[in-house]
Amino acid sequence: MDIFSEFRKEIIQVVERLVAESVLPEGLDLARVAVDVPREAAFGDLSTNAAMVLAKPSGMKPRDLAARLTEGLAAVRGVVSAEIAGPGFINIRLDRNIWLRCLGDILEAGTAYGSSKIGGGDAVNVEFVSANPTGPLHIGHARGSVFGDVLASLLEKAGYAVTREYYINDAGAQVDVLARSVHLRYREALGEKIDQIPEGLYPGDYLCAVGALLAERSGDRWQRLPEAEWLPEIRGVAIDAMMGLVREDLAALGIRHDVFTSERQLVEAGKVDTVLEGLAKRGLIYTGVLEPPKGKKPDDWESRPQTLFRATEFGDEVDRPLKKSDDSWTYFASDIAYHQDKYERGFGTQIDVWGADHGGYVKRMSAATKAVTEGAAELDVKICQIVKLLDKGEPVKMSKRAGTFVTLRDLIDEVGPDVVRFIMLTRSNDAPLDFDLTKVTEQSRDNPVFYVQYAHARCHSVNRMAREAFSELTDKPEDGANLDLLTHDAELALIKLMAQWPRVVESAAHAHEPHRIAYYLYDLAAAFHGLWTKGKEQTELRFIVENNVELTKSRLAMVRGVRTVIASGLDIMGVEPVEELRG
RNA sequence: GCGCCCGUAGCUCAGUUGGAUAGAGCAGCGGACUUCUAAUCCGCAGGUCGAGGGUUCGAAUCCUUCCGGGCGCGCCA
Repeated sequence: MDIFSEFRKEIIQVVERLVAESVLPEGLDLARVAVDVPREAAFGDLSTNAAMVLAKPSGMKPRDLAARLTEGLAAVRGVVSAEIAGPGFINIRLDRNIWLRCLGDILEAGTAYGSSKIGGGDAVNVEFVSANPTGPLHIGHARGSVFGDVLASLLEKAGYAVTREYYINDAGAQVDVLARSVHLRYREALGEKIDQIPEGLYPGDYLCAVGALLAERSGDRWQRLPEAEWLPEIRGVAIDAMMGLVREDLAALGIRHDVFTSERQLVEAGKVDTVLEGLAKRGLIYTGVLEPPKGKKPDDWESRPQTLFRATEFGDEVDRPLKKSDDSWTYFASDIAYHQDKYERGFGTQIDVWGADHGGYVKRMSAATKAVTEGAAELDVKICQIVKLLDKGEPVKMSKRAGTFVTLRDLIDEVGPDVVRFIMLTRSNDAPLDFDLTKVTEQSRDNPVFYVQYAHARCHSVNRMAREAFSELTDKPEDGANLDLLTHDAELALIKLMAQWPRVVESAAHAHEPHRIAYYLYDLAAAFHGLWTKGKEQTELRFIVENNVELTKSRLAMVRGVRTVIASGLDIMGVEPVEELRG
């Protein structure tokens, strides 16, 4: 149980009692009533802004209302004191047993601790990666991949029914280019001499294997035919092969999507036509002429009538084109159908994870989703800023020729999937991220992956040492521990921090910001390392207490709590907690 | 030109979605190892939260106008 939401309920009960007594008016909006951790520990354990946010609608002065609230709160079980502070804050001090009970909850729940039901089982679709099926994933894809996967896990932890989805852009011109590139490699595999890959085709050697496969499977069947006859077949084979590479890359990162949706199938099933017909019937599609973009004007700009969607009616700046000059659908058109499709599949909440270069696309997609679901679906587009790859502080030049690695797989092979995953979450998604190959494998406080893992490993280390000191301890020394022996302020402070975990999960899930998990774990690790070292100066604070197995067990229970919460957080991040850092 | 994101300590960034005296890490300075792994910890110093105006009990957070940086701006996805 989350202490903060528990006491928020208590506060609201006190408010409702005052309403019943006609001290407060009916119909107050309680949504803004919040329970927080006070800035200063000296202020108490919890604080609420209830008196301040309810004062005006109640026609009372904040401090007068606070006085009435504190009377009620003082009677709540577990409350030691409730005091008014500053402009009308109420600071609440809780009985130590409340916190010990929290620790008990953690030990009982294990890594399930922090799970929440705020999601209420609602279906959420998280669409991420969705890289074009034209080659293996590169470093640019790493951030969105990890972000999307961890956001999905976070939402699951918060009680949502999450679907991880990948949208395969297999309908545009790029996959035709892919097919031509593969055909060339196919001819090469059949013995033709290919000197240079022509401009505009994909040069990567990863296509050679596909060419060879085709040659083996089909012989020279496609070799001399005109393009129109081999293109669809070879395109299909090539896309399957590329998606195979993509899945392998994702698997190496520990990512697995539940659903892969093909743009081509959506188009071929007539989905795009149906959805856009619907929009046309509502008068949201028309033929018009767009102003050319000001400032940077394309050389080949030519004003002409286009099929446009009335995005401006749904918050966009200009109406957006749906058809290319060759009369085929734009990417935007099929993406409208895709978001409608997701809605029809039951996703009232949709999250798209995109790269920074797609930022300019957000408004039109939100507008379209609003239009096509008539406001019923909620779309949140998360933009991940770029990752700057560094080595010892110097930018890594991304050159295929120079042999500096650029693929996601190379990155994973270099530092391991856990490091990639953790580091990708050490910044907010809208902040650019420096990924320093040297720093991320360093063993120092500057490297958050190490720092958090070290805390977890230390927890195990204490257990190992304790069992050497006390032969009667089992591998679960915390079993039957008397938590009441935990009396020191520093110990309680650590437990209070652990008790914030459910709240961190809820707020991170609500904000769709998985990086908050990483920051919290870093803070928890810092608190634990601090307490550890304190035991050096004040030996009475050591976890392992000579000749006192009972106290040792209590403290090991607390250590177990730290270990559990860290493991619970790393689990969301998809990072394996380590038990030992050096062998 | 327009839109989106960003601007917080020398550097890199958090800031619980409007709360109390704005926080970490790195770099700098000063300390703590006959250890439950010092791969760590403690302390000091460092700020007109880009600038101005507004909203209110209260603003780094919301609105507005500028300044600076990044990304994008029909027939790529």
